[in-house]
Parts: sequence; structure tokens; C-alpha cells
Amino acid sequence: MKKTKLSSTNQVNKTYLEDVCMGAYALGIIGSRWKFSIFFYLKDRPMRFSELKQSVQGITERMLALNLTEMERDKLLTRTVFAEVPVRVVYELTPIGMALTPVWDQLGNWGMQHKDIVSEDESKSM
Amino acid sequence: MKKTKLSSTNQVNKTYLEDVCMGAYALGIIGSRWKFSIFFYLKDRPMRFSELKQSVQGITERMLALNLTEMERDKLLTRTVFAEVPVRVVYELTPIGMALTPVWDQLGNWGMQHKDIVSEDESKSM
DNA sequence: TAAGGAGGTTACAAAAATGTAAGTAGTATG
DNA sequence: CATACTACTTACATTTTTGTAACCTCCTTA
Repeated sequence: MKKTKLSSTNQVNKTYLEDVCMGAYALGIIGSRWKFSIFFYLKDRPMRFSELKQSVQGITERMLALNLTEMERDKLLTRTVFAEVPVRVVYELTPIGMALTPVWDQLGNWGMQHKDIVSEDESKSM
Repeated sequence: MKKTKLSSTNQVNKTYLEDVCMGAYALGIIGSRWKFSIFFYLKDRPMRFSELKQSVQGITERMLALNLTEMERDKLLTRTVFAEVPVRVVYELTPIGMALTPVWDQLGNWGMQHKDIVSEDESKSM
């Protein structure tokens, strides 16, 4: 799927870190640009490709397809094809994908705290 | 600090997502390669540059300095210079930096669950 | 004067992630 | 046969991240 150069120092470092450190491993799976947004919509209900395309503001078909493929490979979601005409493809979170909910929540809470602190500091220094 | 092209679609998308979505915002701050490792060592005690360099397997001076600068800018840690000879520079997590501990923990736990599921599936299919 | 340690910085190169635009496959309907 | 629809895929360009290696500064001690 990917054309990664396995021998690059970059890749060796990445693999090593993800091997010794579960946090790095998790980030390797969920850390890319659009995955949070895709997850955000799918957690409420299964959705088809075109629905996601419309929901996830600014995403291109290429990035959506790419991320969905990776998420399927990583077992965050399942892909079901309904042989209708035109074809209907539905994406749905798996249990381990759903299990991300509290993780995302906590990450978001920390983000909010952080944003508050940073903006307080900024207003003080004015 | 960064030479980002603010007008690039890439940057516009990133900014937009981090604006509407606290999870993406948090990932923008903690999501890069070495930050987890740096955090991992600093959470136990303040450390100096050379100690971190030795502890964080495989990191180069450049990447260490770069990440520490970003983490200081983002208020995850403080940098204290002791005017000794040779100079001693100590990095220490801030409260909001420390507040990442449960976030990393949960992320790591999810990672472990995920790894288990994936390796189960692999052994089944053999 | 030279060498050495701590803590970097700089210019450059390689690799990876993201974006753009056009094309594809299968099936139906006019 | 042409068009339309969904769900992609492909070739290519741009942007960003990460790595390599050499250099720098401030002191101090030999």
C-alpha cells in the first residue's frame, strides 16, 4: 500500500519507537491529518463514501480514500459493499475503533485546557 | 521558528481542523515523532540536554533541540539555564505538560488493546 | 595556545505526507 | 451509443518533516 523505504533511518526510528512505546504506536495509527474528523462522523453512525466526503470539510477524494483504506487495514473500521446500482459502500467503526472514543475525548479535553492556558498567558502579556 | 507557507492548502486545512476540533489541536501539539519519548523521560524528573540526548535512543541533537524548542513554545516544558561552567540547561515539565500523563497512558492502553487484537487476527489466519 | 565539554545552530538532503486534476470501472437509463 | 452515477485510482506537484554533518560560542584547564 505504502511505498515506504524500510531501510531509511526515518523508518527505522519510527518502527523502533512504535515497538517500545505504545503511545507512539497508537499515534502511528491515528495520528494523521484527517482521521480524527472521519472518526468524528463515523462514531455516530455508519456512513457511505459520498456522505463522508460532504461531511468532512475540505477533504479530497484521494485523501478520504487513502485514510479509509488505512483505517480498514488497521481494523478501525469495516467496509461493506452493497451491490446496488449505483454501488453503495458503507463504512462502520469496529469495536476497537469505537474504543477510541474516550481517548479522543480525553485528548480533546487536554487540548481545551491547553488552549485556555495559552490564551490566558497571551492576555496577561498585553 | 517554522518556515511554513501559511497560504498553502495544507496549512489552511490544518489550521481549520485545529480550530474546530480540540483533538486535532492536541495532536498538532504532541503528535510529532520524538515528543512522546522526551515526555516519557521528563515526567519523572527534570533533565538536561545531554541526559535527554543519551536517554532518547536514536535522536539527533538537531531533532532534540527542535522538539524542545517547540515544546517550550507550547508551554509543555520550561528551560532553565544555570550559568555554570560548562553551562547547564535543565528542562522540566510544566503543569499542563504533566497533565498529559493520563492522556498518554490512555493512548498507550488503547495501543496495547489494538496490538493484541491485530496479533490475534494474524494468528487466526495462519 | 590548544583542546575539550555543553548546548546548541546552520546548510543541505532525503523521505514522507498532502494536494491537484484527470481518468477508470461497472451498471443503468435515454 | 452517450450520459450519468458512485466510488474510487493514478500520475504528478507541492509542502512538511526528519536526518546528516559540519560548524559555532562560551568558558576553562593544561
